[in-house]
Amino acid sequence: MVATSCFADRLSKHLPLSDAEKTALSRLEENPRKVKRGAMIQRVNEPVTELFVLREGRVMSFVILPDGSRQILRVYFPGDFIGSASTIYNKAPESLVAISDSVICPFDKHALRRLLEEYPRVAALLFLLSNNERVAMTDRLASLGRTSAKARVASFMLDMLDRLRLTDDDITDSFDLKLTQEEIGDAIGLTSVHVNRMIRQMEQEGLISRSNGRIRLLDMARLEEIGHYTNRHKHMDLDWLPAMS
Amino acid sequence: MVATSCFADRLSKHLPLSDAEKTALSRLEENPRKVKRGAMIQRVNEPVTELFVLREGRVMSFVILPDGSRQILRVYFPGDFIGSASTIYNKAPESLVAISDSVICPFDKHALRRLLEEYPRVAALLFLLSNNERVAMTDRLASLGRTSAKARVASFMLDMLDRLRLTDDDITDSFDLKLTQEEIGDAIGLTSVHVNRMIRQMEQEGLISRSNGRIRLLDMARLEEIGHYTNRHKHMDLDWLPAMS
DNA sequence: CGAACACTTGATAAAAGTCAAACGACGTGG
DNA sequence: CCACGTCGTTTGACTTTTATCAAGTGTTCG
Repeated sequence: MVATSCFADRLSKHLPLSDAEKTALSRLEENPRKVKRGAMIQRVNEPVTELFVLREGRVMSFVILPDGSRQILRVYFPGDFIGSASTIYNKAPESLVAISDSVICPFDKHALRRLLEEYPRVAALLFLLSNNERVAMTDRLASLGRTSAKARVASFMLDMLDRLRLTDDDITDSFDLKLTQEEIGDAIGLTSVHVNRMIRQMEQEGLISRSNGRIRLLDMARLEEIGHYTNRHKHMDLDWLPAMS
Repeated sequence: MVATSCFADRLSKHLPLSDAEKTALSRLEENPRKVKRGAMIQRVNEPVTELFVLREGRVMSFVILPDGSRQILRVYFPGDFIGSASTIYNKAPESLVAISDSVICPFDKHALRRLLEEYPRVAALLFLLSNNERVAMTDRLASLGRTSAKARVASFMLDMLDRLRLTDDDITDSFDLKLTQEEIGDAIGLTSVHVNRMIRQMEQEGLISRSNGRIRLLDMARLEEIGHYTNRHKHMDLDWLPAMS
């Protein structure tokens, strides 16, 4: 029996891992820490040497612009690897805050270095997942740059659903948003007022329904069309990675 | 004497490389290919197994949305590593087109796999540079999501200048744009008409000057302020990477 | 020389932002 | 246990920003 690890579980959805690899990954999660909703995990421009695996809850990364407006860069879910920016920068380029009560597992960046040295296959896998994040980011870029407010809301919701489904097989067409409309707006470049109008409109059109914070996507096909959405988690192909040793 | 390689040169600006590593990297560039301005290098949704190192010229990646509008995802410069998306997807998530006459060095993704297996330090370095790209992308995200048209133009130009300076030490405050105003607009989520108005305004205010396609940044401090720009290439710290073996 | 292409400019329209106010839920302290 | 304050949502009136449409001006290249 090998130690359990949220992160190893996640990675092995893509690629079978050896016991040694699983054990090595589980060592990253040796120091779980609870954080309350709203707690600041990392502050922009402050020195950082730690990375995190998110075990439970929800965390966001964001920056605040000089005029006070906020851009949420990414919302993280359980099993996600957070703070890879600290591998290149001594000072955090972005802040991290818990959106809901969460459990994070901090580890030193030197632990990551040792892992990459000793397990090249894990290194390659992390490289690939980092590329996957890059593609997710380009999708958001196209969304912000070239699509309407309604399209952005639609694709944002589809993306959340698909990412939650990665780790939770029970989820089919509904999920807890756990984000205020202002937070949604800050993620997709809109004001909370306008997000509200769009959500409301989509509800009236029968695209979604809501009941205390829980969102149900009623017509996914049409939502995908409206949001120009493509699921980037399906169709991944990691076959070319080194075979298990 | 070790074979020269555009890519190795670029990487060694961050980290001294061993001769073996340089040789291995240079093998990625064994098949240089010339492409003309406008040539399609990769078409979205078509099967891909190749990656590229860009040796000369300029290449862009982009997607076309169903309504016909285009979002340019990234502009690549000499020394850049292109198409890492093909490491995870069999079908290209984005198109690649040469913006100016260029020289690209295609190599098979299996060659990359072997490299990652044999040179863990190079693998770690690629992982880091991929994180660097991710941060660059988040900056653009904040730019598109939360800043004005003028700010976007300003930060776009500063970013181009800083990236060109990475490989060309001669550049100080001016560079050849080699992009139409429509292309700039497609990169930062504006129409060509509005890009024109902003550039024109910035010229009148003495922030920039132009002479046949060449842009000179006259007041960088103020441009940085207007664009909320931070240079992400300075201040990188790769000290924690495995020592040279 | 002419066609294609990029740039420029003006008039008008649409999308999203701002401001303001009211409502409801929720939690906390008196 | 209720009153009150805080926070998030909802709605309306109005403003600003940016897009759209259209036409004219170079410039380059075959």
